[in-house]
Amino acid sequence: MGRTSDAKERLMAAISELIWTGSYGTTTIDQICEKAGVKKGSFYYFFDSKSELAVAATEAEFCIRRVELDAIFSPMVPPLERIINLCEIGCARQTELKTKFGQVLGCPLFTLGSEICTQEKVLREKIQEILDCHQRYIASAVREAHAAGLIEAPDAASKARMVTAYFEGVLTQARILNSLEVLKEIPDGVLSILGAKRSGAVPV
Amino acid sequence: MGRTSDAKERLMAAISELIWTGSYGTTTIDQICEKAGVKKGSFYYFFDSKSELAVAATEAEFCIRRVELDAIFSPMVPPLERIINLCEIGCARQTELKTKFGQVLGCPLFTLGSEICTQEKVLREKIQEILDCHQRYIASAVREAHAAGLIEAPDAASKARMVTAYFEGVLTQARILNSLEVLKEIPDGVLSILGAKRSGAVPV
DNA sequence: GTTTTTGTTGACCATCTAGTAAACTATTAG
DNA sequence: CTAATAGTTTACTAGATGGTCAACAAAAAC
Repeated sequence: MGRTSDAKERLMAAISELIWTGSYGTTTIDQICEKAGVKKGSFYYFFDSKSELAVAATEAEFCIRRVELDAIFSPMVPPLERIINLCEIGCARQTELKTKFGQVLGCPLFTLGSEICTQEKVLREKIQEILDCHQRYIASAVREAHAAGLIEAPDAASKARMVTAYFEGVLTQARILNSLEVLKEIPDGVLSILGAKRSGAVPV
Repeated sequence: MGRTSDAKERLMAAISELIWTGSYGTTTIDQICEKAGVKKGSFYYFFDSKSELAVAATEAEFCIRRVELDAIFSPMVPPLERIINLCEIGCARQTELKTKFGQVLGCPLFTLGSEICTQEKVLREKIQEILDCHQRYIASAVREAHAAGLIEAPDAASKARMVTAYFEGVLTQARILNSLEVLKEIPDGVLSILGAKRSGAVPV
């Protein structure tokens, strides 16, 4: 078996944080290596390029995320609550990030996707795939909410796209403004897109 | 008066296009100069850095944009129509861009802002200022629509933020997916956020 | 027409960056 | 113990990139 190592994982964690707190274009391989405590020779032992590492890191993060999404979108939870919980958890995370980094960082996928989509084909496709997966979670909740008569949404996929666009839009606003303030309106906004009456008592 | 030149303008046009079709981080001063047909010495005669040029270019583009916004948000146009027209014109522009560059490019401010906001303070503030200005246009239309009884929106600024977040979110989705498809739902989405009944006959 | 102002050019430098290669080290299989 | 495997390290190269400077060119002021 030879020697073992977690350098691969450290490199993935390093690039993720550097991209999120900064940008893809300005993070260099040297920076990634320094942050990961890995020498450049080892970098090239594991990966061929920055973009290949970015794809691997994006995929790895989504594996973790998926578990979380399955919990949030558990069929045990009423459908509209699932979506609201997704929002609440997202907002809470942004609050932590602001404390940790002094910056609201928004959605890593959306920010990265928007930056690299004209330049990095493989990474773009990976991000498209993951964003689409998120939308399918939301669409299923919308479909159930519609079936339960909670909302009027015959085209669940369309509603899911709208909710996603809005949610990601607010997260990006928050990143650009570095402000948690705008996030507070998210539940209201989402419910108005869904055409649900804003019950003051959505359990969280 | 000495010699005159439009090199400054060519540099601003060049950086704008390079950033929009690519990204801020990966466009180099050499590229900008080549595209503008300007030698690097001249670049540094006019600007101190890439970020200073980017700020100047962003500001210059907004001056042009402002004229257009004043027309779209003319008090002569019914308030909800103003907002819908803004969307329609934005969508039409994306269609042109897709033809010209083979790519949906989304909103240059939002894309750039999201990329650089943790790294370029001055540029970030310029973008914040311009985005805020856009929101004020929308808020004024929302306020009038509310006053006219067309919608129920006592907090116009909040509704304007929601509409902006949604609109920008969809534009970014379209950029990431390189698809005009998602843009079609914008009027529906905006009207449902505003709580207006989607009249099949919104004049364009 | 000569001086000043404004803009242009090309050559140059230091540094950063991606990428390579060969020697070295640790772990396991036999 | 000794191979083989898996990973690490250091030093290196080539080229890109940001940035400077002094000489040059065009227009306008006098």
